[in-house]
Amino acid sequence: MKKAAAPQPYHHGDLRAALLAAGEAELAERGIEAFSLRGVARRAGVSHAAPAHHFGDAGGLLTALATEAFHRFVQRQERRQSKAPADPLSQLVAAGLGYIDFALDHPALFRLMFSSRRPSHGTPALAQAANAAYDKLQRDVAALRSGTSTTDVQTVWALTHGLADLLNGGRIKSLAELRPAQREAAVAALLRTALGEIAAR
Amino acid sequence: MKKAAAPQPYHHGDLRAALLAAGEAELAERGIEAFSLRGVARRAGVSHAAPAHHFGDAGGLLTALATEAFHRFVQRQERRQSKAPADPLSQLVAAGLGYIDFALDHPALFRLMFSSRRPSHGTPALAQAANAAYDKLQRDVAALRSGTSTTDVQTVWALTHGLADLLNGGRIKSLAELRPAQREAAVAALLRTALGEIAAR
DNA sequence: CTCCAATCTTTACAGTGTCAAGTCGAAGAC
DNA sequence: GTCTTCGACTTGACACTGTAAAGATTGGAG
Repeated sequence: MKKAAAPQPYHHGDLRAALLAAGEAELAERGIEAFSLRGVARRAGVSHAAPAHHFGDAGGLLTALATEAFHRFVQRQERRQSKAPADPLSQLVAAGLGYIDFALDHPALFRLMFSSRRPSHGTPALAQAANAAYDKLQRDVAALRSGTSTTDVQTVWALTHGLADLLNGGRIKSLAELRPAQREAAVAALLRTALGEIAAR
Repeated sequence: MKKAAAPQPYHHGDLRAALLAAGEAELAERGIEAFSLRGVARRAGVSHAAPAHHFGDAGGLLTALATEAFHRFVQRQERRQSKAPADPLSQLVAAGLGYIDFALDHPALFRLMFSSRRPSHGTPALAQAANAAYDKLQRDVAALRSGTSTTDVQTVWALTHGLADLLNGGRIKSLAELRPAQREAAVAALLRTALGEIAAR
C-alpha cells in the first residue's frame, strides 16, 4: 500500500522516518495490542529485520513513537490556545480541549503514551518530552491566579486526562453518543465550569 | 506452581474457574501486553488448547476476566464506603478512594477494563457489569444534593478516573513518589475538596 | 580505485493463537 | 451390566510473531 512500483534502492535514504510513519499507521489501524513489527516493515517496504537496525527492538520503535507523540500532543494544545481568548481560564480550557483533541484523533498513540508499558518510559528523550507536557500544564495552571498549589495542578490534570481517557474508550456514553459539535460544546462547558471553580479557590 | 503432585484427572472439575484464576495471575505478572493464552494454560496445568473449549479464544477469556473485575471493582468501592461516614460527600469520596484502590491493586485488570480493546465490550455480561458500576456512580452523585446533572456525574467520574489512571501509570510523580499512607491522605484531600465544590454547586 | 562501515536482507529459532482431529471418561439408555 | 453418546480435554498442525546471527549491498572516506 505504501510503495508503488518504484524499484526500491538497497539503501532507503531515510528509513528511520519512514518506519516511524509506518509505525504510526500500523498503530492507528490495528491498535496497540495488535501492533506488529513485521507489519511495520511491510508497510515501509523493507525486510522484517530492518527496523532492528534503527530502533533495536519493537519497544525501541514504540518508545520513539511515544516521544514524537508527546511533542505533537503539546503542539495540539498550543494550537487550540492560539485561537482562544487570552485570559488564563480560557487558555486552560483550550489546553484541555487540545489534550482531548489529541486523544480522540490518535487513540492508539494516546494509549501508548499513558496506558502502555511497552515504551521504555525511562528513556531520556521520552521522559523529557513527557516532562515538557507536564511543565506546560503547570504553567497554564499557575497563570490562573497567584498561589496555585500542586494539588490544583493534579486536579486539573486528573480531570482533563480522565475525560480524554474515558472518551477515548467510549466509556462515557452520555458524551460519546453526541455528535462531535455538540460533544465539544458539552466538554468545553464542563471544563470551563470545573476549572473555573479551581481558579476561584 | 499451581498444581502440586496430584495426578490430575482427565476431567478437571472446574477448569473454567481455574483458568480465570490463572488468567488473572498471568495478567498481574506479565501485564496485558505480554499476556499469553498458552501461559494461562500452563499455569492451570492443562494443554494449550484447553481454554478454547471454555472461552472460545483469548478475547473470550479476557472478556470474562474484565466482567468479573467490574464486579469486584464495585465491591471495592462499597468496602471503602462501609467504613466511611454516612454523609453523601464522605460516601462519594470513599467510592473514589475505592476506585483508586482497585486501580493500584490490580493495574493490569484496570487497564483491561478501561484501556484495552481486547475484551469484547459489547458482550452483554460485560456491558451489564460496566453499567452497574456506572449506575452506582450516578446514585452516589445524586445523593450529594437535589438537582445534580449529567455533567456533575461526568465531572466526578473524569476526576476520579483520571486520578486512578495517572497513578496507575506512575505519571503523576508528585503523588506517586509519596509513601502509600501519605499518598492516600493527599488523594483523599484532593477528592474531598474537588467533590465538595461540586456538591456546593 | 580500494576498502570500510553502515545499511539492509536472508535464514533460523523459539514462541504465539487458533483450527481440526483424536482420545478419554462420565452419565444415561436399554 | 454393557453400550452409546457427548462433553472435556489432548495432540498435532499451520501461519504468524519478535529477535538473533550471518550474509549481501552500497555510499563514501582515504
